[in-house]
Amino acid sequence: MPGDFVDLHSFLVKVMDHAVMAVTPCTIGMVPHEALREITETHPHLTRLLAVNIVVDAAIHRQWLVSMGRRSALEHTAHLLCELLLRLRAVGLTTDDSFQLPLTQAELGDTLGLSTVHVNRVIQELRKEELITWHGDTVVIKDWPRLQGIAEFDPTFLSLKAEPR
Amino acid sequence: MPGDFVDLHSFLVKVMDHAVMAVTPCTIGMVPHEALREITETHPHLTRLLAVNIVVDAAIHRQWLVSMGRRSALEHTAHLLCELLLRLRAVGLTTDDSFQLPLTQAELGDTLGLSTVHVNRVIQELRKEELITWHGDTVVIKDWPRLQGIAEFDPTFLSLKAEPR
DNA sequence: CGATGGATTGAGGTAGGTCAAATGGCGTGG
DNA sequence: CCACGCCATTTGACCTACCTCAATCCATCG
Repeated sequence: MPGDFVDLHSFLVKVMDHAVMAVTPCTIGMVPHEALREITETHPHLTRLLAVNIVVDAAIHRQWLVSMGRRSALEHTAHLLCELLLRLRAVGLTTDDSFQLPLTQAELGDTLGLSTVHVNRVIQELRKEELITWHGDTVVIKDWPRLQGIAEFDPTFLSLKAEPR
Repeated sequence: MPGDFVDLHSFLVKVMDHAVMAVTPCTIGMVPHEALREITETHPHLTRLLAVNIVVDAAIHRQWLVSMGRRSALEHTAHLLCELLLRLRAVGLTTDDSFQLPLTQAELGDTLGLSTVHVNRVIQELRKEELITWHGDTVVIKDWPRLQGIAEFDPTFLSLKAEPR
């Protein structure tokens, strides 16, 4: 997600159990561990904000856990679309209720843990129900309340409002 | 898990999106947010260790995500058993390859996202394959290498070795 | 001894998977 | 401007892991 601080983990745990990759070409900024260490030594408030970042990531992970474990493919997909809309909106990358989703259905399947075939049927269902539109890279959320309802999407977990200092 | 620092999240994000509960009676210690704030102001190293705690939790969440999304019920269950053995061993609560698991099959199903019936069949399979024993609350891992193999369990994510300062 | 809660078993149902083929859009070379 | 090839999307048929429902079994305990 543009603007995200990716993989703060590696600063804290030196043996990684995972990798990170970009789905599209993108520009990245590198922050040396030394700089982070410096921040943790001298800027407690900034340090706490970095920790908030990690905590929110974990909250997102937990939502995904719910999606994988208890939501149907349709609900799971709807949930992801809701999450994407709000997170992209938070960084100014939406126009109204639409955003760019530079993924193939196969790639979407990879992220959702679904087969390409089933992703396709889910998307068709979402379209048939007039919940979304998806042409090329552009997704339009046509019926946010109902999509949110299907996904049982509660945006609390994203902590998009600023936290009190 | 005895000894764990539970829910550091609430210190950093004031609106919780989840609850925390104990599965068994247990003794808990409360750490006032004020004390945590004090630590973050004055003890950078300790602060980083608290952050490591959060990061490891997130790593565990990610493994669960893999389990829910890509592992079969058998593999998922095996993975949980592997995780429990190592985490309990880390706090001295195992004897050899056995530990106490004070859960009913229904509760285990709740945690794994499986029905009671299917949990039962999975457990029977694990027993038939001589991988584990489970009488009352006592689980014995009878064939760790094979269990680990089935689960594709790689303990790296638990970060059980001390991190360099 | 009956009641209770957990474990087990059986039968049938369903969401989503796999395999395989068809369709369609689009960029490239001729 | 066309034909071709490459992908992504779509469709159909069949399969399977896991679910639900409903008994039944079994141990424990008052």
